[in-house]
Amino acid sequence: MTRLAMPQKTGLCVSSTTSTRAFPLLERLQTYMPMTDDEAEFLRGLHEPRRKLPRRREIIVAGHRYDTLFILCEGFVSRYKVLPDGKRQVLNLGLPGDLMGFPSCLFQVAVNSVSSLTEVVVAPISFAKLFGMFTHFPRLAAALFWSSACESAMDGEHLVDLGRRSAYERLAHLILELLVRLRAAGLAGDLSYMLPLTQELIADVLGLSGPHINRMIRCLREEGLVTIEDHLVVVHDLASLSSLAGFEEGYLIPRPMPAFPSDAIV
Amino acid sequence: MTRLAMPQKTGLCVSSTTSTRAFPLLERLQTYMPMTDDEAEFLRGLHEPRRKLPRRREIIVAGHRYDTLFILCEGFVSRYKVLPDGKRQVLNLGLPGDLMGFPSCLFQVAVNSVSSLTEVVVAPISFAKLFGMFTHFPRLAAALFWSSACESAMDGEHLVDLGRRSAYERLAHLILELLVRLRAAGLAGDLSYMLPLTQELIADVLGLSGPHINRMIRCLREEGLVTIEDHLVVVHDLASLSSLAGFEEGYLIPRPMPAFPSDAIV
DNA sequence: ACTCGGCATTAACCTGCGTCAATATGCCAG
DNA sequence: CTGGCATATTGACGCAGGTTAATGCCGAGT
Repeated sequence: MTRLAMPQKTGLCVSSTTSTRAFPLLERLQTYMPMTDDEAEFLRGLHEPRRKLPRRREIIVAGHRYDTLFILCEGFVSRYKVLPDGKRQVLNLGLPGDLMGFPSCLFQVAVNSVSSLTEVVVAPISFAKLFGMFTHFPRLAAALFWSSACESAMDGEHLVDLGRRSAYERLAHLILELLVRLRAAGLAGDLSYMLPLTQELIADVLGLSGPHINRMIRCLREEGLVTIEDHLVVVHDLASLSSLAGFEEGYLIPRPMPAFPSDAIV
Repeated sequence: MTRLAMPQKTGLCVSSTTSTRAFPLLERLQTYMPMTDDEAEFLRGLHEPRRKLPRRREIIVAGHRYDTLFILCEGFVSRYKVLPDGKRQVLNLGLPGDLMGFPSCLFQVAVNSVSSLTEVVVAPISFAKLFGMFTHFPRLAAALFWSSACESAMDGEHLVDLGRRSAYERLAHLILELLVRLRAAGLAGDLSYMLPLTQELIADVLGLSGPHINRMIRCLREEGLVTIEDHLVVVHDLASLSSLAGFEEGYLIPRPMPAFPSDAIV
């Protein structure tokens, strides 16, 4: 059984993971509302300076104090919490364009940890800059608010996963959510993407054990729904997978922001 | 076994559920930052007009469209999602002072439902008003942002509950979280509070089954940690309960907002 | 007084998933 | 080339918690 990277198996379009969008937060917020030149310029400025960090580095450590958030410009991260007995729960996966450190850093001491899953590029944003944005670019602040609705909605679906879906359904749901999110980030083909997660980590996302994830992956393969090989996820039967998972992508796409009032409405 | 309301069993201070704080959102945000008169006045204005709704009324129905959020002035609500097979997962419990409709209503069509658990008083806030706030009261917008960090952190703990804690631990953790939140809302005594939830609903919060919640409640009683009778929750051994649950209340209290820059910091 | 419907409680039984352990595989450091 | 480490894979076994159903209590409606 070949173990090669298997680039174009069936003509699948697998975008490179290093697809470098220079200003991912700008692109993200532009999907919610049109943006003036000033606003765009400000957002571009937030992406500097950038820091490159290696794989598996702790970026935010629960229990420490931070005065910045981070834009994740490139790469994947996970936000998680570790319990006293060593069990770990991943709260969400951060993809390029995501703002990290929310809500972890807004407490006396970070309540969650964040680690890089791949090599990443991040751009820190001080709280001072963040509040400057509320003062000088209220529409951007509102867009950020809007964007965070999307993250909360993802947390909500995640809760439904852990609380009420079977292991099989959870895995299917995760695969589909990542397909949609990565496509939006330009990091997935129509039905496939690179997923730099170990099975152990997937288990920690889904509140399951490593061995059981392995069983479920095999199951998906035997049913002809999905194959995962060398971190390449390929969806073979989107319809069946979606109905099995109870997946509806509405929660990933907030409605466009309403027109912004420039005058007082009090 | 008496079934009376049992008001002052052991001199416990059980605040009445109808403790009427006139402007709960104002009080909430004031805990994050000092407020000018203008700001306070604006926030008070958001609490009008108010609507009273009976127990068990659907306030937001998933799949419908809404153009407002709501301040929950009095009473309890639950935000939840129902799966096609009828299973239900409660995403969070709304207490007086909470802003509801976030994130549910920011999508084309509400992604979650919200129902009243008691008689409630709510004050709708149109998106127009909300955006007016971003324009005219940026500090309030920032405070709202700050406050939503707290909600996200609660979702995070909830995820840890469902993913990595046993049924017993989950129940203990929920009881403690509610104790702290209700105390902050002036609705709990030192070690007790009224909790108008059926066991079935607690099960749906914790991703468990009704009968199993019942077993765990009995277990807590037999261990002398907590009694729940006629919706009155009494914590008898706070220390043991906390350590059992792995409860740390840090995630419920965001740090005070940093000083707000009145000048450009770009 | 009688019934009905909601809720708490409990028991009997079953299963999905965790735990533990063994084996395999590729990768990196020396 | 070699040993060590991380990860994937699989099996055996047990248990936490789900499911179903029966019982009982209470409050509301008639």
